[in-house]
Amino acid sequence: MATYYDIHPKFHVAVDCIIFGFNKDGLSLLLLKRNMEPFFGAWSLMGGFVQNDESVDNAAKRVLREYTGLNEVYMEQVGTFGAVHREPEERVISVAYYALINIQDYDKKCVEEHNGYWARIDELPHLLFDHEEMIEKAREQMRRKASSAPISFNLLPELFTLTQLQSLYEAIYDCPIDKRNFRKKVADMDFIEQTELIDKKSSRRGARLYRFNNHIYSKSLKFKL
Amino acid sequence: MATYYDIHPKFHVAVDCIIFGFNKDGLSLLLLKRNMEPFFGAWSLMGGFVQNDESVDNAAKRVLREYTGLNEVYMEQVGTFGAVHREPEERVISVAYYALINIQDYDKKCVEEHNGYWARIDELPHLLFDHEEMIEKAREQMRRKASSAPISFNLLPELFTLTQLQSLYEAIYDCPIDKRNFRKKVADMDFIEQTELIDKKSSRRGARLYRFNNHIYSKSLKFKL
DNA sequence: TCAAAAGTGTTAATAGTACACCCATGA
DNA sequence: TCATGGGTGTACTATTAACACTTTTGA
Repeated sequence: MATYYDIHPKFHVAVDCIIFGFNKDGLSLLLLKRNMEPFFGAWSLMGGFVQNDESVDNAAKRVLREYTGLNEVYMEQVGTFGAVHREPEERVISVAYYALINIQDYDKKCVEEHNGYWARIDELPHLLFDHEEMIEKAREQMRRKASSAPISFNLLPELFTLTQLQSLYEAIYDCPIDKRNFRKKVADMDFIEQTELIDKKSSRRGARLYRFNNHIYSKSLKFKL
Repeated sequence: MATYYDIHPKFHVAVDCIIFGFNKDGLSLLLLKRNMEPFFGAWSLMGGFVQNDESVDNAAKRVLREYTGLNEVYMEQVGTFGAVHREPEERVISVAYYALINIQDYDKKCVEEHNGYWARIDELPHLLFDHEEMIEKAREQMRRKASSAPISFNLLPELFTLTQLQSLYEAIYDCPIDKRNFRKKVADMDFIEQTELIDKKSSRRGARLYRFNNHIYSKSLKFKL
């Protein structure tokens, strides 16, 4: 029985994380400027190797935690990249994941120590290996998902204005959205709750703050934005 | 430099294929009743191990060819299943793919030798490991894709009737479709070409045969079914 | 002659799109 | 007082959904 497995080769398996963040300048990705060999100085995604005692999904969670200090982050598997020579020195099969984080809420010291930097998604540097392809695929998958499920709220603080929410969708879809039509749709979704609070920072007049109520959402499940 | 890679564990990496076929009885999957150890007699997907000289995608193509004799098949990666104990005896990380084949067009002898059988998708036997989960994920992904791209034609012969096409979509979406609305939509897609031919087998009256013209499709790219 | 599948249009409801002005406030 | 972002409604268009009868032909 042993030979059934033993005659087959084994491979290093890695995970790479496409970490999305959002602020008034739009979408950004948290990238690594490598401060160690191999590929010292090159830009890459945050990644790591799968270990014996962890599932591939958990490896991705661990890597995200190691680089950002964050737990309980929304993540989705994007796909596996398995070209023979995708890394030049050794064969590594890599599983890509995307993560959506609130850009105000991560361990800045931890990111700094790892040489992590935010890069605006339309101004990315060149990246190692097939990481640009991973990002492209992640972006499309995230866009599709965001249009049919309320995942975008992971990119916002708990309280947000409708202008913020709209500009988030404009960044995700990379196209302008009509303000009145947008607000009409949002008004129909009672899981996007108005609060009593006003945000005074973003404008003179102040803007109503809203909150995503997952409990109400789970009951209704009609989302289309 | 060597240690950068060497300190990390290596894993067996497998591929598993969810092979869809379609005929008048609806969608079916091509499954394996294992005729060798381990797990002799159990039902499973058709799978195999990734080898040193092939990409993961090519391993999936090879496995499909070995079991069905088919080349140039429409395949998509579904995802990677990496739970630590998903196979009881050894750790294997498996990448699932789905394939769409024309059920009239495969090497029957080859399938027979491997102990392959078609099983209707709503009457599947219990399967090894996490293969049922893979199938569920594949089915959803295929459904989504079929609604926005003309992949379904891979499941049909080159010439097909509109009744066949409709019943295919009913099988994919697992819900009935209105005949007149369906045919109206199809009529708007000029890449679904009427031919001069009539199929006399399926009914007394005979039904017009149609064909998918990929060349016309590539120019228009408006598909929504 | 009849069973079995093929073929064919209209109407109502819904969802999506386009579009421009007043409001409140702090500097 | 004015610059800045916040907030609001209506008319048009496109898409989708519902619905039933006639045709052809081989057995």
